[in-house]
Amino acid sequence: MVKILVIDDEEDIRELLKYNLLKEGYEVETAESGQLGIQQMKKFNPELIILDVMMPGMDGIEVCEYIRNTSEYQKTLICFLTARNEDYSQIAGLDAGADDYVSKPIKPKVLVSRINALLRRKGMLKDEEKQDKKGLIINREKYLVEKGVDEIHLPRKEFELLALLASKPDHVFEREVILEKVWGSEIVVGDRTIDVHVRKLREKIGEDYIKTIKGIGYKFIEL
Amino acid sequence: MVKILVIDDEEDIRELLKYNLLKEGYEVETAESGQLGIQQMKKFNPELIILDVMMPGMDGIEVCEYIRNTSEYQKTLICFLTARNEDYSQIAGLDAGADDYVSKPIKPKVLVSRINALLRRKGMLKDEEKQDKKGLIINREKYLVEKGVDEIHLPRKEFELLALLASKPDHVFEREVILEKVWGSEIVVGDRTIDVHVRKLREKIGEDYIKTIKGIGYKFIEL
DNA sequence: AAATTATTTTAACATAAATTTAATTTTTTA
DNA sequence: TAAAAAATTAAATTTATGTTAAAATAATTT
Repeated sequence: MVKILVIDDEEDIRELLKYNLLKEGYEVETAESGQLGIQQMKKFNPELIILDVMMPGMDGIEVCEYIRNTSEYQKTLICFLTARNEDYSQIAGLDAGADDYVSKPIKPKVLVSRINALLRRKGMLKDEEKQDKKGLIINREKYLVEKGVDEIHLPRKEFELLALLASKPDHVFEREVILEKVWGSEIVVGDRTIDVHVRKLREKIGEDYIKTIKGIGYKFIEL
Repeated sequence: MVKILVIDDEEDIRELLKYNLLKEGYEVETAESGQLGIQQMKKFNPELIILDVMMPGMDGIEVCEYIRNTSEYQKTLICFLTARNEDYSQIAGLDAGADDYVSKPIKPKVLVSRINALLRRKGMLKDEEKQDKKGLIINREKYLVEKGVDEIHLPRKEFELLALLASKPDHVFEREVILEKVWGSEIVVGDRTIDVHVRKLREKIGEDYIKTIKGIGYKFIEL
């Protein structure tokens, strides 16, 4: 598992990054200053360090230089966090030996994809490591859903509903469309029927796969 | 790197595709029959398979069905190669679970752009470089607005209002027209309702997209 | 066929989100 | 600078969906 150390003096940023990187399957530790970060690095031995440039005390550039001059950690990847348009820092940072930088304000998705890309570029990511665990496989043959090693058996309506939603991830299916496709155009069922099925599905496959778009319908999202 | 497997019995076609896809930066392997293709798939584990429909022995449809019923490979993308005007195959192919098809004779440029588009659609293509763009994309299918890499979820009225304004950038929509189009002609709501929605929109997408034309209405401007 | 079990639907109520109103302030323009 | 229009805010209201349990079907088993 790839280990990442986040060094930033702002608690909010540390938490934001930690949350998003954990979700992505990385092992994450944080430190709130340059000095503490270096100590932490020696214990934790991360593959990648995300480093705020501007910090009180020892700033990011100094930390970076220290790391680059310490032979055991020379190969550790460093990604800087810079204030927007702080061109000087960007250049100084890359000069000091950073491998990439991301500017604030941080958009989690951007950051995560930059980190992924960096690790991939440097060959530290085996594609399988990123893959497993969460994705669902809809197995129509056996009429069940595979979630990792688990096989979840679903009754017909629930299965059809999930299969429909999952057939186009992120696409919003309107309630009417769902009714038509899963129940058939003639059959008229009460207002709450879909919701109840959604509830059961969420119980069985996990709460986060099916998202409600209020006033419109539902969509399936890949995790 | 995205891996593509080409299954076709004609050597010329295999070479043509391989050459063009390699040039595009994909990792490409080929197989000359359905059976061999399936073996190859298990070893190579491609993200996308380009599959000739008409082949001696196991044809494309059969291969496709096999893949779709093999849970580990369910998510592998499949693009059919069909003879021109072979409407039946197209339908049968998409039915069997193909994600796209391209008809022969093959124009390399068309094929490559279809493949790119398909992979992009399915999110298998890296778009690391598209950071920080200002333009908004109103995505009705997903019922959200894309601003650069951010996805902004909007409730119905806000979405419809934005969609209306953005449908004709720079065009001034009068308050009455907005009411009619977004709220419907009968429904009467108070005077300030639109303003409140505009406020929320500006908060979510940015202050500068919607401009007030006092005494008249609002317009959407592209940034 | 009756009994049992699983699935689907309904119905009643709760909750949360979306929408609207209302009161107030700010901006624009005549 | 006064009047009109729009912005802003929070609170009130409405609506859609969530939730639960029980009732109605349907499918199996005995």
